[in-house]
Amino acid sequence: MMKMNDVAKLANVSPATVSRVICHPELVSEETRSKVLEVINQVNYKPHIVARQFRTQKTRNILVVVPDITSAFFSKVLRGIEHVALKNGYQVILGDTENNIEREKDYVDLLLQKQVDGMILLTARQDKVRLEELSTQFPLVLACEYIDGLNVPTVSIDNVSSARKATEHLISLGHTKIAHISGSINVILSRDRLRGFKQAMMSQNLEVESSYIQEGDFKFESGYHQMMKLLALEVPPTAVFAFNDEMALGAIKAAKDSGVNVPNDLAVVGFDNIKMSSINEPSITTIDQPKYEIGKKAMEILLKLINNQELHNKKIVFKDELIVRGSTRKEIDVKETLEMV
Amino acid sequence: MMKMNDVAKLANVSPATVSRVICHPELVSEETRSKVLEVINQVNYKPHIVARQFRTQKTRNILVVVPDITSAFFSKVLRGIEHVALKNGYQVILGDTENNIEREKDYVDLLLQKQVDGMILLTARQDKVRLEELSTQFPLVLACEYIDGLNVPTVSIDNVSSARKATEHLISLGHTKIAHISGSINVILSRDRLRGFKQAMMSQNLEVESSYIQEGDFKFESGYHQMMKLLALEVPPTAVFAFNDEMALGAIKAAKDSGVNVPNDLAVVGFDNIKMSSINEPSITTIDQPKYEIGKKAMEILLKLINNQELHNKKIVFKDELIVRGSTRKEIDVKETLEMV
DNA sequence: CTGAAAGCGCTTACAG
DNA sequence: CTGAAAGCGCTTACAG
Repeated sequence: MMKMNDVAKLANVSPATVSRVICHPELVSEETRSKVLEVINQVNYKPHIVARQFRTQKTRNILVVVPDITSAFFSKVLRGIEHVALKNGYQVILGDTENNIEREKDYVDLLLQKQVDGMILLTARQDKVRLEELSTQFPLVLACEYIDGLNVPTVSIDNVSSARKATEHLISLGHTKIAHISGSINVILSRDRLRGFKQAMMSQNLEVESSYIQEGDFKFESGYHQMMKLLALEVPPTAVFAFNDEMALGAIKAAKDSGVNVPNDLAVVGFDNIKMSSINEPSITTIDQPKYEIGKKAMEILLKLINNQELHNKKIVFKDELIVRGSTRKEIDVKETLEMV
Repeated sequence: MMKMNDVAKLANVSPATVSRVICHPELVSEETRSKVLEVINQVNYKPHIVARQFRTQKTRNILVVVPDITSAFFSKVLRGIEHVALKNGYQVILGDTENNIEREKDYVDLLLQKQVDGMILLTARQDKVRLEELSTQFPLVLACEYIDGLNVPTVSIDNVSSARKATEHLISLGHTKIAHISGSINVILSRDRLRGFKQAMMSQNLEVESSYIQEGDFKFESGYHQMMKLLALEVPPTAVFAFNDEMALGAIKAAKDSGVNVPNDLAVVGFDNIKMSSINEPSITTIDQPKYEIGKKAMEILLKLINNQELHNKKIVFKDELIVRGSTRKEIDVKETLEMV
């Protein structure tokens, strides 16, 4: 395999000059440069990137830790990160934790071992103190998930108020028996959306019955099972707010399998506005998060941290939007217009 | 930041011994080892992995090039790869091409630049000669997609026969006016499934009308639009075989929006058996691919290539399975049993 | 079982 | 504008 030294010899220059042609061409005379480039092309020389990484102590890799790579939500966020990374010459290393906190911790070691220049966490379930310490030493950004009172750059929406908005929508339709299928309750996002739910209920003096709160695990199947439980109650709810669209999808399936009509017998609100929420029949009322933009912004902030640029704002809170669709709209338009790009 | 040399001094040994404690502990005496480990823990020393990569000329990174990270199909394949990689101490670097052939080519450079020890391509749309050459120099595996007559290890199903099977299912239901929504026709998979479709039609002496073949681009939206075109024909088809479930989902939505009942007026078959195909109403008849196993096997083969182990079989062809569901089953079970894990 | 020394392939501060 | 030289932090063949 051709090395820089070999190229240098062929071009009758020093390795330093070859390096400059590749990394700082403006420092080399036009003549030398084209001579060297010709040799590079001729022998198809590719610099040994690991050697460069080692020499410069920069990898141009960043790590993104995702709780679930198969989720439609996170893959959109990833896209945003990816685009900004690529445009700035960074590779994305993907760490999929599959919602396992130990694996989340393991990935952090990649930072300590200098395998990556920075890290974006889309899941923040580990020790707060450790993360805070880490972020004083390394470029680190949280996105989507966050930790209360943590002094680390964070990009997200306001989950409490979004959940409140979703619940208020159900209340405004006249529902009083409203249930919530939460996410895993050890995750802050789940607690925040649950809090928003309770706030909306309480401010209308509506009872929050404990059997109306069922803990899911973000997945379709748990949405299905928890909805089945809710429907089996002596007094089943007439409306349900699910932590995310995937569980809302499961809840709707459970209703159908139980002969319960959505939205007439049961109104359902989801969260995230994944593509399936508009495709499903009925389409699902949901909270739209700017997934791509969250990813984009998180990467932009990470770049600033890596380049030691000043951060004007440590917490970025994006706006979300309630999108009302068939799962809460009693007058169903059979020919609902297809929502597509 | 603590270096190996610092640890060595603190433990009163040479750096070589510290290195051995970390990489080959069996070569070090029990006493020395525990002394060194104590220091390592005390100062929380983490080896500089890039230095190690540089020294050993092995990165323990592998690259997976995916055509679309947001696809439910590919993320399952990724999981299989990931699990085997992790178990063997490899990190996965993700290259998302977004179906762009130039980006596919760019990712290949990571191999030439020695940033990764090997590569799994889930998309193979670039120059055959180049790939073949590459695979003689570097560990390289194709999975899902492949190239005809290419002498590179490949893991996939037999797409021609699967497509034939899917089409024969429609024929066996009495359909004669059968359409096909293909994938992008510059991709071999699309051509293979189209070929299987034609084979099934011709062997039954059924006409393959050119207007019955519509080229999509793998996405929901194109399934929708192409189905709309098919339904607008003077003699619309009574059945359609879509390249994948995502487009089948789009086709079904188009039928619904046009007041065409699935499966009574239009039977639909998809491909891949993504989760949504069982959730959708009607659930979708499809070809199940062993997604996770394909990923797993591809990574196992890559490991063999990396370790210079012998390969018994360059082409692995997995079995697929036709799963008959509501989109082709006229007697609809309202209480269809939910298929879940 | 342990240490001294070489070297992986680049980049860059320094000198000219 | 260009070159000689140092050095990034490890691992391993060699010697003892």
